Amino acid sequence: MKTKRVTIKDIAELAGVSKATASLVLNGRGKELRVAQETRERVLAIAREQHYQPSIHARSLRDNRSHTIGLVVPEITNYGFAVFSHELETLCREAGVQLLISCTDENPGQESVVVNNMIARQVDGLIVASCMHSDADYQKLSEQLPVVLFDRSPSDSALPLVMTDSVTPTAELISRIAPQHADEFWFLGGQPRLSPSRDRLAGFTQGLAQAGITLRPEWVINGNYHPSSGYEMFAALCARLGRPPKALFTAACGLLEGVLRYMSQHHLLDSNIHLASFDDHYLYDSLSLRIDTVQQDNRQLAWHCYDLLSQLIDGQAPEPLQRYLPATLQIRHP
Amino acid sequence: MKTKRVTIKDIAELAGVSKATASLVLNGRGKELRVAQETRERVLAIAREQHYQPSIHARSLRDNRSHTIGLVVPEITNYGFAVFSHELETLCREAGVQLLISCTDENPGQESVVVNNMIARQVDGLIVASCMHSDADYQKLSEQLPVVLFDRSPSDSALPLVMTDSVTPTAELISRIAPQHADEFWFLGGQPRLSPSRDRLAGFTQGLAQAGITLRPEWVINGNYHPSSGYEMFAALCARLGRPPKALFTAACGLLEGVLRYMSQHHLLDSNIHLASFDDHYLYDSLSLRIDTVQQDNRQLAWHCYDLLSQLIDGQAPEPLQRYLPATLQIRHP
DNA sequence: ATGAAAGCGCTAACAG
DNA sequence: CTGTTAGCGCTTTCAT
Repeated sequence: MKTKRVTIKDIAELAGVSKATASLVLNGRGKELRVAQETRERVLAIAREQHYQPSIHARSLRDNRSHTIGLVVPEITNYGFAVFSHELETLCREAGVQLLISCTDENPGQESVVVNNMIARQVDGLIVASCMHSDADYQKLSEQLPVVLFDRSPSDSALPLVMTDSVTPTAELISRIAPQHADEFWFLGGQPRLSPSRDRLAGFTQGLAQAGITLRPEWVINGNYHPSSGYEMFAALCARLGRPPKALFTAACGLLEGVLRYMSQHHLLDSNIHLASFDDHYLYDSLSLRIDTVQQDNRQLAWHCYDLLSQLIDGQAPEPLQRYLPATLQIRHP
Repeated sequence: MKTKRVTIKDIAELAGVSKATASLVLNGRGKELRVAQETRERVLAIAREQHYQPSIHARSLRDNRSHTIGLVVPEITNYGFAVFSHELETLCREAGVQLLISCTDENPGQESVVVNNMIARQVDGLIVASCMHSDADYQKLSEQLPVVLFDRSPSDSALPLVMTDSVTPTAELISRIAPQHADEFWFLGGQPRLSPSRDRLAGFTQGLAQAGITLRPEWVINGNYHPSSGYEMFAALCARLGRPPKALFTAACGLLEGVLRYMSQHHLLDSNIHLASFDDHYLYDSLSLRIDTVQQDNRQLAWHCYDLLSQLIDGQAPEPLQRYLPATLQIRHP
């Protein structure tokens, strides 16, 4: 099965030159540096007809660089992260870089494991949507290799960062809806110490304030970003109220997934609960209930992460180091 | 930034043994083969305290094996493929194998590119949901390295294969629905030469027959599996009829996505069109229109792909080489 | 303008 | 029981 690999040595011998010369030519350095026109063409022709493919491992070993970067996300089945990953993969491919993707399932322990795996694979850099409470690990890590955080930042971090600006659009969205729901408007969030929870709660509070409503502390419920957590928080809320809530904002797509699962299982889809959420999905246009959302621009997020990381890998100092991107509102209520 | 790597040589020197001995110990081969208990412990202790991490590249270069496998899918943003990828990634991680994921965007040219990339990365094996018309390329490829096809097989292929058995459940689904739609029942498919289109059309035809209905050729419309193709086929159909169709089966999730996009844009979601499809999605439970589906078991698919591929990589002859897994019906109409 | 040689980190064959 | 050596494929001095 294994067909003998054609190496640079083979090419060199066939062309009647040394490995060194062949290497120069094949890396395009032959031109300016030395090597006669004629020799160059001969080598290139032979390489082509022999389907020469440089060994990535030999090269990585020598250069101490893997031309590989790692992406760590909570859940690839989450539509937003899937779009992000797809976009990032395209950018990497165009740059000849291999992307490694791993999921944490919103589990900090698993996050450590997959990050260590990637380190062991000697990735040149890391892009992470972390579910950890603190960025201490990444502070330390970033002394070894470039790390870019996105979507979530554990506490106020000085690390390179790409996020959607959450406060303003959330406030805007909530302030439009809130007037009809002065008596109750619930907030379901993830880990309270992660920045999205904080920012989105800040936006939520601010939006209520703009509508002249004061947030009541009991409206705010936190869990984690896993759908099962959304499901349970919502179930508990329904149980507590003895009915579904009248208005609800979920701080992320995964939470809303849990809520919708509960609602469909309990035949609540016809109730006139007013749902709003961070993160959009194409199928929301086809739902029986209207959901107003803040839509992130995942392609832009991916682009900035890649831009930041590749500059860092090249030893440059990208500016700015922390980037906040605008979001779009998807208002589906009339 | 780059902190000097600690190599096996360093460990060996610190422990006062040779590289070879250290290597044996660190690979667990020290035990049965030779090396004194005491030496072994010393080496291991030092390795641990130095945070020794073997260089994956050196090892790959030596072994001519990358401990890496490639997954090629049309679209990671497609929910089914996302679930599949996630599951496969978990299996790989547990086995210490790195998974490489690339998307083809339903574009055969891009498929060649990403497959070649993976070959260049010297993956040990490949799992592919191909959008190619023929499996000739993979026939050839599989002389070089193990290849497992899944979800789709270009023509009748003898290559290792994992698919959901489509004919029976599709027939079952259609035969239940068809009686109410004897006058018209449309079929939207992807590339007609790919097995899913063939099998699902066969199931569709058979289901109609079971309901005593004969398929009219004009009911069958083929494009490709990209959502935009679904969108366009559906738009053309609406234009032709001057109204939405009464009953429609889409052969895959991506096609349905296109149809739903069209319907929501043209405010057709309230029309009483009867939709059925291959592939399920959790949000379908929350849609305003009921969609009956054939649901694939993506986790099982992933497991079998991994099982097949890892056996092939280890030089075994897995049995059977082609596997067809059962599906579940999700009937949402009363 | 070109070649020889060293070395990246690792393991397996062969000698003690 | 342990050490020496060679070689995986590549690039980069340093000579010629």
